[in-house]
Amino acid sequence: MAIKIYNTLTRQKEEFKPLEEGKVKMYVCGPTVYNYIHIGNARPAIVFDTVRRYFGYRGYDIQFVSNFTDVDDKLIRAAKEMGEDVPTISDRFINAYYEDVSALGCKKADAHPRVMENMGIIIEFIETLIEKGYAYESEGDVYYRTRKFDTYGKLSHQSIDELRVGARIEVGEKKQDALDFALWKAAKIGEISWDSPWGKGRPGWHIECSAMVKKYLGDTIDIHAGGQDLAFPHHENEIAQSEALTGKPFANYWMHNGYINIDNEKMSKSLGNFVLVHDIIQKHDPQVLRFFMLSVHYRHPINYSEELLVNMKASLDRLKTSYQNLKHRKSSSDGLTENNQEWLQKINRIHEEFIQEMDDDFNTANAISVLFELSRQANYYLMEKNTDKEVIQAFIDEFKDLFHVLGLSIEEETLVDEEIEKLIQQRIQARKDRNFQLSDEIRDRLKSMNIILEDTPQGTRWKRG
RNA sequence: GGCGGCAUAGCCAAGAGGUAAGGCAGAGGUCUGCAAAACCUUUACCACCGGUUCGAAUCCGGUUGCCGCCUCCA
Repeated sequence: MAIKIYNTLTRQKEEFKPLEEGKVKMYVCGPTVYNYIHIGNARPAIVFDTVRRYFGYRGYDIQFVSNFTDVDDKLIRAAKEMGEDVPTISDRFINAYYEDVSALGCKKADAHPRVMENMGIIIEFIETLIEKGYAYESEGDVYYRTRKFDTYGKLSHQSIDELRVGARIEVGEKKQDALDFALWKAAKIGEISWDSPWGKGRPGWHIECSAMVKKYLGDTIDIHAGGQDLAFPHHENEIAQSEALTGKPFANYWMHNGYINIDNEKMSKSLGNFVLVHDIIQKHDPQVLRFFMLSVHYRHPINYSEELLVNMKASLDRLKTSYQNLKHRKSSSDGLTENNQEWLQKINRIHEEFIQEMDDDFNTANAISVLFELSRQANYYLMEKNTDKEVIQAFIDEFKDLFHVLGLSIEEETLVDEEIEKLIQQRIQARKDRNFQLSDEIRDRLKSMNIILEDTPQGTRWKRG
């Protein structure tokens, strides 16, 4: 069985075939760092982190690169408004990005290149495009000659002529054609700038990705990913730039995640209807946000609401409780159930199902439903009078394993302070004495401390609410 | 105008020709000192109208409603 990926380029699911056996080169367009990220920015981070983890899990050696846009119009505007310079702002929000995204369970990429640190290769890239006739300088700006690239529009499946009709394209006087886009923008007075053969200026938005992909991963990569809204024009332009330069295919597979909506409208910074990750994780477990994102197929839109997050927490808790109950039961399990093999096989079958769902274009929604099947089977097993350590351990390992692939952690903090421990012991004694009034008082008191007690035939267990 | 997506139970959400997964919430029950957890039972004319087919939520045509891209955007 091979991994299948829905490829935007061909509009169908394709079997994934790497350029080089056992290896994956993947690039994800990262954020423009002029603010804290909102949950719409968090979606590609979470989704493609999961894709990356899964490739690793399936034995691929994956090289994963994601950039930061740390100079552009919005950053320049933000700098003006805040009275700070661009690097100060981008540094600040890059750090904030790492914090937010790691709270959401995303691993750092193998490289997080920044535009400012790659000015040299960007300028070289543009120079070569000019030499090849794909770009031209005009009053300190440099533009890409879109019409010269025959297959322009192949990713978004639009022909150049269709794009022109009704499109609100600025007909800048410096451009030779309305469809041409900027590779280099001349600096206005007081703006941050770099020296170039065309005078002081800064790169256009699309060129950075082309240049950095080439530097960090090579001329052709396996997978290029990003939000759906980047398909046109950003990704289309990247293709035009890179393929014009190298004459080789830029990326074999293009993956695009769907949006987060609020009240059925796209969440975006420009619409102002965004929710910052920074804020949401003050009130909600970041893991729940990740679980929520993964509960929907990555290409489908998600309608966000806090109510849904609360719902998702209950859902995740079912899984975690099941896992905790396994752990609690482990110590009192000692061998001897006749049907160990049967249970181990069941676990194995569930494992296979999980792989099958993830192989099918990273169907995390179905993979999660497999997790619930694991939970159900574990709960059945816990109903048995005699349980075996090996089976319990197999369940525990399976939970850990699958959670880890999805970037979720299943372990709860086990820290109990002395006071809580003492109260639990007191209650156990009270119950022995059949002093249920005291026992219930203690339980209520612990509950107010967010500790929930459960009495089982194997003793009292507790968890955080 | 061009390109594309979506419509499935109270809510969330899979499924893409073979008779509707899963979760949350609700109701009833078993277990429990009482709880909790768990388990059992229970909830769908798959937006509408036609068509193709032995068979359609799934394919085709049409209708309605919503959304996105074509401009910075994840």
